[in-house]
Amino acid sequence: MDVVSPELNSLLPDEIMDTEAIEDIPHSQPDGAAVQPDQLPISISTTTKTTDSVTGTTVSTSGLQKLTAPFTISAANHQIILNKVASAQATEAAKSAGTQPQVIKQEGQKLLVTAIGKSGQPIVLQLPHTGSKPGVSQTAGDPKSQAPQFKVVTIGGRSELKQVVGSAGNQVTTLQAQQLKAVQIAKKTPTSSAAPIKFIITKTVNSKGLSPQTSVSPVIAGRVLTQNSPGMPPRTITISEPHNTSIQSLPGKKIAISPLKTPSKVTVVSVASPTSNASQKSVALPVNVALGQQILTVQQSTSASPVKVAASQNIKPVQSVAVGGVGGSQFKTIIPLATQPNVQQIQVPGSRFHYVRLVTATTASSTGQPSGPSTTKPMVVSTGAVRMSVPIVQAQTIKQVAPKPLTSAAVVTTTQTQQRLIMPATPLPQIQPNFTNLPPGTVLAPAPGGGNVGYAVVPAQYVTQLQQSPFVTLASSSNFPASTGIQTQARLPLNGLSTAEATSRPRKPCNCTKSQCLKLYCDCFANGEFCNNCNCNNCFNNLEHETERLKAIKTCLDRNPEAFKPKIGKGKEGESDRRHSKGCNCKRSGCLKNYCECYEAKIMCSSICKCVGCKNFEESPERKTLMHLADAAEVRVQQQTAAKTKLSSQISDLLMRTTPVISSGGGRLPYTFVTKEVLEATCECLLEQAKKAEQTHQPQAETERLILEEFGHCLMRIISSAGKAKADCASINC
DNA sequence: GAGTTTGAAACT
DNA sequence: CAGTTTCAAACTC
Repeated sequence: MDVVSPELNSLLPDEIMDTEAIEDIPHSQPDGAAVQPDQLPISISTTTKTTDSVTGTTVSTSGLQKLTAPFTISAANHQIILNKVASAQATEAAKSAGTQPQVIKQEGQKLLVTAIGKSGQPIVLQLPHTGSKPGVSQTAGDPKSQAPQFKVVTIGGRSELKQVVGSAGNQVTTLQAQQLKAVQIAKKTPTSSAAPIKFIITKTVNSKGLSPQTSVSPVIAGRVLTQNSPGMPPRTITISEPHNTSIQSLPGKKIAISPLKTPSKVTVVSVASPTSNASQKSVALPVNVALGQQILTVQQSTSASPVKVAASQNIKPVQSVAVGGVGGSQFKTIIPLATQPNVQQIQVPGSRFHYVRLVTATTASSTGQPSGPSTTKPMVVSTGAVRMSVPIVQAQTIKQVAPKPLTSAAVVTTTQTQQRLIMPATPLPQIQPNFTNLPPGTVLAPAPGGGNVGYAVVPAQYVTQLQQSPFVTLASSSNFPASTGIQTQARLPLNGLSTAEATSRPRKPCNCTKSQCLKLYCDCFANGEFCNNCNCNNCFNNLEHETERLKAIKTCLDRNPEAFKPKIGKGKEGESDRRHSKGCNCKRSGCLKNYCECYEAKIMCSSICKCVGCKNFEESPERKTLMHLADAAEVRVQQQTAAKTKLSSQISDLLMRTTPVISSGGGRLPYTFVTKEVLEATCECLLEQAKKAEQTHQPQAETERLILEEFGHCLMRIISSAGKAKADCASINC
């Protein structure tokens, strides 16, 4: 079983990793037995029943299906539908579909379980009950929470039945007002039975228009019960609160889930598959579900990685990563780190967080393809042999994916190595920091020296810095403006700059000398980036000092949970779209110099600014003057650039026109081939031809023709000689 | 490039 | 929360 280094784990928020939430489920436990009394009323039904008796884990995804309340069940498309209420309608629908729906109803919850695929192993997903948790942003009486909607969980067609049960947690909650965006299980190949199961849980989408700024993100712990062998009790996946009381944690199995406070938050859930011995196991999945969040993605291991039901701790289930985002501006990137073979990075532009966990997998094959529904997030899966929680459909070919701009349909998955995302293997201490507030672009990756199981917070930039070709980029929403892929370091607009600006403009190197680049003084650190090509001294803002960096991040977040959030955000209604979140405090600059963060962001000061002598307002003549000067300067620069470009182009054209070109090779021939001797020889040839014509008494017209013909021959010889000379020169590298 | 100014961040 | 110190960027010369 993989173990995460204690020091790193201690720095990780418990939302990310909670090992206590994982527990084993008794074999004899009846379906739905794992359901907790306070479980969230969510029903999950699988429409198809898998018949794979060998692996029992094969899952094929047929595309995501958006589910609206209550929900519908279609047996034909191998889908698991999560819905708040397991209504009789769903049961009837399942029955009508020819499946064997199971309805689990307990107090405070409604659960519907239907058979998936052909194996007859149901998947039950149980979600925590929302009403019981104090501090929950929404109460049971909240109309918004009354009609939660979830998206469809798609499971590969031929795998065994599995139960996905959302367990109740005392904490959970905002799920009710949210729409479960997608739970998808990757299709599994029938061949392998020992591979772990991957689950991806994404955050729920805030379909209710709830405030994206919801400050608290209750965590819904998840429990996953899986079963492998046919005839065994149904596999159950339970999503429950991190600190489920009745759940025993499975050692070595951990789930990392990011907090989902804001819409841009990302939830990452990795679930280790149960061992083969256990007929039924449950893994608690801390699922962060908050208002304005979207996600619930459960992905099962692909074909190469069959599900392991046994209790052995050596087998690591594939880790899943879910990305959700508000406004749809989210994606994630998974990239193997150069320094860590097992490191895998996931970049979430929406929140710019990265959660990475890699383990060596016995088999490697992951494929991806554009997910059908428009709701599916565009993503790019790299060849890093990473199993990821993206809608992945079996692919027979392995493709090397080059970084490219994310498009809504761009999905490529390749797996060449045997690395997998996994969960922490050891129990992790409760970590308070909320990952949603981590520096933008942060990546959780195995820390140096921590083996392949440690986590390291890696800035998104590091992905670019490492220049790793294999990568995975997921765009959780088509609305995300950047979507430029990993090489452009996609990230949210920073400080009012558009994504294009942020990505196109090279970051200025810092010059920190005393802060070790681990304080917000350092722009690199403040932007969640590693220092790269900076001029800093004693820099700790790198992967080599990940432990210190994590601590620094934690310190900053403790001091200010908003520390790593963009300072330039949307202002009040009626005000400018962009304004400084805290306002400036300028005293001497008049807010017309770059000392002023408002002015630097090219926005005007707002009512929340505490500046003195502010001149950075709409009608300010000084500001207008400065703006005009700046505009004029910019125009001059542009004009100069255009003039240079034009001049260069003209020179190039002139050279092209005046330079002889070899028709055969296409290359230019130097004038030096037409030397004086060549000219004289040519003229002699022409004169000789003229003499011959004269001696033979040729007519004038014929004489001219012969001379011109000879001239042509001369030219051809010149060109031929020049070409040979050029070729000879090239052959000897002259 | 060195020195100064500035304001955010960090600290008390 | 306010005052002070620290820090690095912005600016000036």
